[in-house]
Amino acid sequence: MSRRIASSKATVVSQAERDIRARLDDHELDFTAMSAISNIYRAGSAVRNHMERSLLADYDLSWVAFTVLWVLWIWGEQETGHVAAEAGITKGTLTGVMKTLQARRLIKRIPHRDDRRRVSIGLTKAGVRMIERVFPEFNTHETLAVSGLTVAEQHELARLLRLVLKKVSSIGPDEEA
Amino acid sequence: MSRRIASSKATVVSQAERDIRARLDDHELDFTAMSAISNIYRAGSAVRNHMERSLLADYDLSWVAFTVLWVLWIWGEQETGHVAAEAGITKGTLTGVMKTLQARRLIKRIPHRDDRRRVSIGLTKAGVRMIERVFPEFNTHETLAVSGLTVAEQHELARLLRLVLKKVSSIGPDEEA
DNA sequence: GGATACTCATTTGAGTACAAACGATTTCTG
DNA sequence: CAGAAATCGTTTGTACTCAAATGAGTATCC
Repeated sequence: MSRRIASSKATVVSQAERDIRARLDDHELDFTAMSAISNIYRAGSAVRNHMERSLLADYDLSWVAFTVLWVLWIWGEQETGHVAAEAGITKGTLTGVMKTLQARRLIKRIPHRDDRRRVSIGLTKAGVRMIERVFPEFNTHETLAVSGLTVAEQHELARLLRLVLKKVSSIGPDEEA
Repeated sequence: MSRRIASSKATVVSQAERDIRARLDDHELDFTAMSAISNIYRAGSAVRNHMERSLLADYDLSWVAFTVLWVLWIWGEQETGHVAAEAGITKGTLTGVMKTLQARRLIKRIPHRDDRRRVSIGLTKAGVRMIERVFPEFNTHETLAVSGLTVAEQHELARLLRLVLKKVSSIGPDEEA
């Protein structure tokens, strides 16, 4: 499996941010917003990258494959459309991921009782074993990632991110509210 | 252009987080870390998604293409390896993006004076026009995205993210420090 | 009840993304 | 200075990703 974003020298943000400011100072830009947003994206990429390399690669799982297993673990058998939405991918993408996961016998398809258009998916026993082995490790890495923050700061970080998320989602082309 | 991550119903985080906690309560997990980290990733995806749909699509630029133009704008002509690192992608990926951008006459190749292995790239005049038209709009969207936070909170968000970024980078397979 | 409209998942086509292999070039070493 | 090692961008192979088109199935409307 492969999806990856290279970690970069650019992760030494502070100096880079100073360089940027120096270059753009006369452009009337909102540097505070720029700094916050770019760090969200950088941190998000770094986290995904780290998890893929340090953990998921050992189990030959992509980030998305892991996410799908996790969704099915938490919420149980779900229709594909719902799984796609929860995993943050389109239905089309999910079809491909399902093919991979099904080939590895980690998920199974469950045809809908009445409506033959619909398909639900669920974890196989092997799928349950997989996620129950991987997730605690995943969580350990999460703990490590925020270990530079106090618990109060971790709560504050989550709170601020939820605000950004809410605002961005409210602007987007879907979910007009 | 295409790379995209679907925004999802899952952006209504609070209820989802409660559901998760209910399911996993006896697994001895660090929910605070989980909440912080998953929101970083969700917010990062939402931001990228939003920018691609609401802004970059109008100029037929992918996120990565935009990032490359931005890097070249800020730091001027650079060797490909350096651009890839700054943009957070691999050299292989950059080759493909360069092909697209060069076909649109937004960047140009500059062969190295002595070392024929090396190639630098830089913005063409059309490339400069493009980024100077797009970036102020991009920044406006950034401002909007954090408009639910006070300026102090925006600074705090950036600070906390830098701490996470620093920690994650320090663990990674590269940059062992 | 038969055409029409709708709603699902899937397929398609193009672009993005990685690691690993490669070829061209430069640098190091004996 | 010739062969080995290192370094650079590119190519290759596989997987992910989206939007849009497609196909299968269901619901509506007259």
